[in-house]
Amino acid sequence: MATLGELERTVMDMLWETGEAVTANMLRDKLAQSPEGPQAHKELAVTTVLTVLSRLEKKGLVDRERDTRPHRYQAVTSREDHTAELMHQVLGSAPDREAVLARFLGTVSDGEAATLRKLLGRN
Amino acid sequence: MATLGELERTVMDMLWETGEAVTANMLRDKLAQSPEGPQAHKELAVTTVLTVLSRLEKKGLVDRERDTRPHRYQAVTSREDHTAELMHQVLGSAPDREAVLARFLGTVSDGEAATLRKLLGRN
DNA sequence: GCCATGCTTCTACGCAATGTAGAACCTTGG
DNA sequence: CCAAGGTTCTACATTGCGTAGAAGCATGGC
Repeated sequence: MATLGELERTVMDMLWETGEAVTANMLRDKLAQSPEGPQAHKELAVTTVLTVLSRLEKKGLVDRERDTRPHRYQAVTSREDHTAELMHQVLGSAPDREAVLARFLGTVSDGEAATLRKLLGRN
Repeated sequence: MATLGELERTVMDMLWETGEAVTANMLRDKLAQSPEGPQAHKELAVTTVLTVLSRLEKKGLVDRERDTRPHRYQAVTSREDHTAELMHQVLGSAPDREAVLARFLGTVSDGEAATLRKLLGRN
């Protein structure tokens, strides 16, 4: 399933940020230079990054180009799709889905509610 | 945070089912007699149940009455509130919330969409 | 008042996931 | 054909969870 560790999440965030397929070394550098984030994973060994990428690949979150020599990695889905999928999973585990949705609406901002109204309107 | 183990989740489900404040022994019995569920945790020691309840209490999901002699335990929030809160947390971690919501709408059923429309109706 | 009996808390162990990385293996440009 | 860089293997520490025995504690009955 989809419970990620701290470093795994950070790596996914970087992959989502760049969008491009990147090498492990590029990722290592990005991690080292990430500006004072809440995480601050600095100076990791490349093998560490590779291990994490392999695990993310096994989880189906990352796609790897095996035919280029430094392999290149990228996220399989967009961050939005991934998050929406997660929300769907959380909701799916509930017996009373509509009640959950009702509670959930209380937590979204007015602007988001408006967006939802718009999206639901035309259909 | 809110990632529960299998047994922890089962215990929470029972607490949500009953609604009442129950003792560890009652829970142990309920777990033993739970009918062929997908989980089937049977014949657990009471101390196991107590350990799990303590951990759930530490996580803020369970409330314990310490002044009754067999302590009594109950869920702090309803299952619906908990699930909605989880969804909120998942959504909150995204930079582009509205895009996530848009994707999310694609995963709900027609009936649920109708419910959402109704709930969002006039505000 | 004292104690058995039933609760609760402490401590502990095994297993799986995750962070982390060295060692060994492989591939290709020069 | 070999050095240099890239990849895979193996490994270890930490933490969370399932599981429970052992030890500590309180109270009803004698």
